[in-house]
Amino acid sequence: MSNQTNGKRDGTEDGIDDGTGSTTATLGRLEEGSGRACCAGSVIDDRRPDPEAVASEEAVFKALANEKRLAVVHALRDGELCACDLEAVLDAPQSTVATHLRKLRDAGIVRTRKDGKWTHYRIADTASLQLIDLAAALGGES
Amino acid sequence: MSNQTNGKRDGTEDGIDDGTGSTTATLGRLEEGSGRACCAGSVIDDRRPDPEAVASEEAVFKALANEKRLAVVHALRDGELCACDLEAVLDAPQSTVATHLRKLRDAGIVRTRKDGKWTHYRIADTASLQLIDLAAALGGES
DNA sequence: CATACATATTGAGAAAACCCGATTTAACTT
DNA sequence: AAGTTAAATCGGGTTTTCTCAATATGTATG
Repeated sequence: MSNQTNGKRDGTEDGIDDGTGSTTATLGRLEEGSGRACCAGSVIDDRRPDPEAVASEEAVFKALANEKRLAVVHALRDGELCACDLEAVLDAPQSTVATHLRKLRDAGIVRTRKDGKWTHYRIADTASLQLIDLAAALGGES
Repeated sequence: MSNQTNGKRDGTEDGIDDGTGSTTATLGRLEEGSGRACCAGSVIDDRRPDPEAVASEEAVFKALANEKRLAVVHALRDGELCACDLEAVLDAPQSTVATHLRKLRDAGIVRTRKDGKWTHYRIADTASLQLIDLAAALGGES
């Protein structure tokens, strides 16, 4: 399901050879001397992404690229929980849990509410739940 | 924008104290002796997520939790590119690029097409692009 | 104010991820 | 077959992240 805008050309598809190699390359460009080359073009400059955008995406992905932190987000799906509850969910020492929670907070994934001596955590934005759902869909199809 | 299903109660919102701590906790449960407790309940078991689901999500997030690999995915947004093109995009040594590409491939984010002596990479599923867009939205609001 | 409890922070050892030169594999060219 | 080019893999040193005991902070309660 879901094919790309990539106009697929000749060549083998992930290792399966269909022996019809003949069309002129569009993405690759021809060269002077012998044979052709696929690259060495300056198409590249256009394709180089905005570093700032990449950095901010990277921060989000890093925050979620961890078993324990993902478990936290899952646990918070249907409502907030206090730190000690999350400690039980993760079954890890207090300092470990606190560290993960801080990372999620720093990344803007969760928000806190202080109630007396304890702290409740909740999902900051439903978008992070969508994000996880998408990842699950992507992960469970390979 | 976008509030959760979390019924917010008394307490302070992310550090701003409004000194009205008095209502009975709903998520927390009362205890025998002195004072109340928020946790120590077995609500926890229900909240513990499926380890397999978490693992597969983690794999996807790990694959994208890297500047270079994100740059690759961005570069492939509007069509496939060969490995040497991506080498130019990333401006990194060949072996480094090849390693990143393998990780993306292992994670099912990209697919390859072999054309003679060179290899073209493309996005495997548009869902990964949506994923990145969502991450960008999440990252750019904190 | 001493004590108990919940959470946060720190620091250091262990593990994982990253980087990249060197080598290997594979496919084309002559 | 020898030479060339593209790409993948290997080996290791470097950097980052993870983990968690110890300690600190902050808040209630006797």
